[in-house]
Amino acid sequence: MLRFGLCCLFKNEDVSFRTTTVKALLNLTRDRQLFKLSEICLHNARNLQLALEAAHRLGIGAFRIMSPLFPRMTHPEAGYSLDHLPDGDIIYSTLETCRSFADRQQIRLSFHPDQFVVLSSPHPAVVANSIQELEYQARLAEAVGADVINIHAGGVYGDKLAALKRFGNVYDYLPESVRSRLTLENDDISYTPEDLLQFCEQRGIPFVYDVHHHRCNPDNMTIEEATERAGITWKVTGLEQQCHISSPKAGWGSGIPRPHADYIDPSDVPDCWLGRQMTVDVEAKAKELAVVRLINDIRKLNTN
DNA sequence: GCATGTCAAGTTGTG
DNA sequence: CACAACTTGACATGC
Repeated sequence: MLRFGLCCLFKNEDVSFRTTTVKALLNLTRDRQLFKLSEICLHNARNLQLALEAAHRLGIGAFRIMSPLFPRMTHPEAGYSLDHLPDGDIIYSTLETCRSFADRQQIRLSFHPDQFVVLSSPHPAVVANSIQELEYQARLAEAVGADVINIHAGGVYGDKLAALKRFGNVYDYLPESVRSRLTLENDDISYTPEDLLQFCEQRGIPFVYDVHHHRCNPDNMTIEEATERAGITWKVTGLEQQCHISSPKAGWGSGIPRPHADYIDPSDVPDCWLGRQMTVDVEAKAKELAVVRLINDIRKLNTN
């Protein structure tokens, strides 16, 4: 059975996430910084709980948690830990509530660090910051019971194999909390499924297959082949396979197909996905409305 | 109050 | 060579 997932935000539900900037924080004394951060983190933890409850009510089976749930946590100057925050205890216990709710209702949780996490970078400082960020997300993932932290392979720097080799060297030294959750996804400019599958197979890294990126940035593999081979990389880790879907805003024919549409055209869902046991993250601007509509569209397809 | 520019971080491709 | 796109809204600032 396909399990459809929502990415980070809601359109119509009363769920919101706050953030702040380093600039704003650095104008404050440390005490006031921590007070402000405590308010924001508590708000976000409570809204994560609201998000999971809303997802459950709507029949959504997976949720991607936005990276800055605890904003600026790893920043060199403004960074902090929950232990430093006045409401740290309540924040921890709220995360625990989220964990048990997601576990009980079978809502699968994941993280997707953004483009600044680059393990293949030739610059040691970039890699060091990336590892810090991954460790932060792994702590969060542990607290709420998320089994996936999904990233892209990063830049090419003129030589894909050399870049992947650097990635591999870093990967070997990642803490277990990160490595046990880290997955790799094909992107829409540089790394195709073909580029990544062998690498993932050799290292036992689950491969997140984004079929939209594959259509934007194709290789010699068919969608069926990529889906199957990706599935095997998950099987060896014992985790449920995860894929991504989105539809192009301007259609496949005209202009750039990359920007995401509000909803998913059900015909963009590969036939070979139907009936498979896996999670499909829905990347669509109409957020939960798009997930709910797609679930209904697929149900109709199955009953016809 | 409301509009608008800004926001930690990287890399690529375009103009 | 500089800058927008990626993806995105909420925050901070200034009127």
